[in-house]
Amino acid sequence: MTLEKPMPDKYNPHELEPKWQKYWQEIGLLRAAEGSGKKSYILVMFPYPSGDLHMGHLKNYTMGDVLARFRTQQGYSVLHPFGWDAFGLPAENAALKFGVSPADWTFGNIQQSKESLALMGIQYDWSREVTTCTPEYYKWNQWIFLKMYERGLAYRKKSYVNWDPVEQSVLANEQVIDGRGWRSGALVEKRELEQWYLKITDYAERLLQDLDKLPRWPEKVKAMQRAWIGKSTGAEFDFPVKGHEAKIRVFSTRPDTIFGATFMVLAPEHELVPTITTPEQKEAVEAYVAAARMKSEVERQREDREKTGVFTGAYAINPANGKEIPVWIADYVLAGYGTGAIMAVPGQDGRDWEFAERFGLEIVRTVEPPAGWQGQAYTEDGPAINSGFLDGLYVEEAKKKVIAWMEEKGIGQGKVNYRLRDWLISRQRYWGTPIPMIHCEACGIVPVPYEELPVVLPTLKDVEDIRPKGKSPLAAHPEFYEVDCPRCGRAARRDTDTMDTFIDSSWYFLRYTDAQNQQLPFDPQRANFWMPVDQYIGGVEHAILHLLYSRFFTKFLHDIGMLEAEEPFEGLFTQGMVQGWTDVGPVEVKDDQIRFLTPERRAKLDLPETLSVEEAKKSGAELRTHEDGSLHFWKPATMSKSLGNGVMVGPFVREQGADIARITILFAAPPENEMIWTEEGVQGAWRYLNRVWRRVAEDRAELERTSDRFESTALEGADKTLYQKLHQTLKKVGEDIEALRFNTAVAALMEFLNALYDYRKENGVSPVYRSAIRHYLQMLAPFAPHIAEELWHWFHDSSVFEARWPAVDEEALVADAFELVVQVSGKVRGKATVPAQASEDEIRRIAREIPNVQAHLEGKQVVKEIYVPGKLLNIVVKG
RNA sequence: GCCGGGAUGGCGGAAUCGGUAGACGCACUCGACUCAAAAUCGAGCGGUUAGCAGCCAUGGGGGUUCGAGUCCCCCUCCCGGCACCA
Repeated sequence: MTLEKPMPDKYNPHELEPKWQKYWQEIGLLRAAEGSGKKSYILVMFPYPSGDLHMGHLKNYTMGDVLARFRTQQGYSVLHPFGWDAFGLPAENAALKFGVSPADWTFGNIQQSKESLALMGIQYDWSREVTTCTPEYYKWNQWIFLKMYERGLAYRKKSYVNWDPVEQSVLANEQVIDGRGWRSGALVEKRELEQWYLKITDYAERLLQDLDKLPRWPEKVKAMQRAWIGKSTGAEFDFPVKGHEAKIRVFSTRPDTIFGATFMVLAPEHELVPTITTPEQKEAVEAYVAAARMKSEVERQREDREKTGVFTGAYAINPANGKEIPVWIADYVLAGYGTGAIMAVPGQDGRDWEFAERFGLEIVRTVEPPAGWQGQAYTEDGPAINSGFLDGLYVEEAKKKVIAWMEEKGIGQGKVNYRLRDWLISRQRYWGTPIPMIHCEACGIVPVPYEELPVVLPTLKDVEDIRPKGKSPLAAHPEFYEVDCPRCGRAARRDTDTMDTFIDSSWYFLRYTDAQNQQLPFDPQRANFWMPVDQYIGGVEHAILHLLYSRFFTKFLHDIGMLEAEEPFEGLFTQGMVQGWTDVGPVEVKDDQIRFLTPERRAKLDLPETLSVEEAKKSGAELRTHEDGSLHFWKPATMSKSLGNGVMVGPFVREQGADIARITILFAAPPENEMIWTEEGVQGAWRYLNRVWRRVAEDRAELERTSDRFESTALEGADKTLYQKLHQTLKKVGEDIEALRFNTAVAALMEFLNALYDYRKENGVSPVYRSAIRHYLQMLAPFAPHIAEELWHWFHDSSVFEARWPAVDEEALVADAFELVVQVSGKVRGKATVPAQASEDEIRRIAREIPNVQAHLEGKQVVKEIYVPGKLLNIVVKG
């Protein structure tokens, strides 16, 4: 198709697309302006600037662009901004690899990415572009950090932290997945370090509660956040240790089972371990503690983890019944959660049961299991037994009573615990925001005064200077860290760590509302106009990290009076990935078994070394013969640079066209599903847009001559049908876009195009037809803006996006006839077209005239009839 | 194990206030146009049937209902997340 000569009036995307892209720049389409009317803030997750983009990157941006254009047509003030999450490791790694500075590398990539976006016709308000690695942006990271410090929400703490040996830096809990660094994949080690934390735990309850105020968030994401926050309600109370002053404090969600606490378990790191361990047990305990410390997170979380532990020799007193119970240490109790110590109730807890069995400890049931209970620990509800004053009470009642008893006796109280930990934000890396703090020997920690912000990240001349060495690279640069103490004036030292780059993305959506502000991160008034974000679109991989941190920052900024909104994102949409056909490598087939000849891609895609032809087929894979005669294994896989299966934006748009790419993406599958980019899908999009083009181009002259004025109530026949279908489509497309059902919106457009062809075949160009074409272009515009703008300009002088989205004529939707479905005993036996105003009696008569219905009524007795007006008649028979 | 989401033609998917299952597209088949091909246009396209009628059909089993892809119960499988959090 690319070989054809361009003819006048032939759909030629390469010619018309650049023209309209330039035009939109000129007219300032999607330049955001605060107004007085309704607003719409459409946001896509900003990317790490990685250079050339492929269709996988472009899916969200295309979706956001459709929405932003649609809202513009509807007359909203629209904010559709873009920016770059530009700090972080890839820039450092690239610098080390190619010897360019991280800044040059980053800005080079930004330039390339921008070109891809422009080629797709995606319109942003570039005057609000945000790049997080610029001092103009990260100055405000430092400002917010100081505000948090003032409120006691930023603090320094020495603790065992997650150390990523590849990144040579610490990580936050959220960035450790299955015991590995989220980016490097390296096994995380534990190191005791003093670091900066943000007190997100102060917001745990609000972060949890307010999830209920987000109906337009996916249930999946809310569930993940709830689990991460991990609220549990119970009690915290003390067990005295025999022969010691010290008491062991425990947290339990089941204080009602206290009578069944037959032993206690401390985490190996628990501070009382050295104190209470008896001389006889000292050696064993110390060996166990040392071993536990050596174990990596992954080893401790192994699936088949068998319970291990050591007796300390000490005994505690169960405050409920005065029994002496042994105190053990074991690594199934975590130091970082609750108090790092538990009362073990094997009768009601599976883990404690397992431990008790293994070490021969006593088991006492305190909740009566149902009759015939064969299991081990019983964790469900039931009446209390062996529990003194709690006997007979069910779990909830028993909890209340025992907590009251504890409070009265002064040994404990009700308590809520969260799994969420404070956010560790120090990083020992170069390419990030310097932490605006000064360490003074005399004054201690002194914040950099606001007027001295930003603390500028120095440009390091030698690439070797930025190589991670286990300490911040900035610590090797006295010209950076040597500073006078702002308080006492004596020589002091700057903090040389940088901030976690997730700080940058925790508030960037606020900077867009006022990107040029020199006095503040943003002007509250402007932010209040735009916030909250009406529709946020991005990948589900940020369900916890970025989305939780952003909610935290928003709440904090609300609390200090910067913002009315308490939640940043009103609507959240997590889009599915784009897959491309991928050559996994050469294979040989023997006895129906496929064996891979090269391991790299097979391993990357998690495929087994051999699989049967049938299994391969089932999984959607194909075997293709290459030119050299070898057999290769192909399957769809998420587009990525490393697999080389990405369809690159630049070449595709230059060869085929942006609108074709957009329709391909939007129509192929529901946006939340993964989609497979195929040549056939592209063909379909091309065919569709050509059909649109021809429908308008073939009648161009006549359409130009025809007025589209007509009296809608006076229409008849084909005109009336077309008019009705138009308004049905308008309604459907509008609703579908708002619900982000782009695939069905495009389907409705295709359907209506078929109707336009049908009409035109039988009828001439009429006012109704002309009006339908005009509205068709308006509906097409958000999806395929270039072709729509081109065809629109054949009949109009201004942009299609300046024309208001047409109102649905509700009266036109009311048909004057409908197709009656006639069922006999619930099965469809016939259909008839009947006038809308037909009475029920008439309907019954008409239904009985249908021969096939008669046949099915023959010799049967009518029991009852159900009539659904405008739809169906069901005649129920007996015999 | 727990939590969230799914299972509909050869394929992507429509249809969920219970009311014609398979919109729209892809692939495929036949026909028209053409010297020919591409493009385009027309017809067909769940199974069974020569075709109609009929019957079967939305992962499986049961139920509610005049009527179930849609609601309820049980089960299987798939995807995603969490996983010794007391």
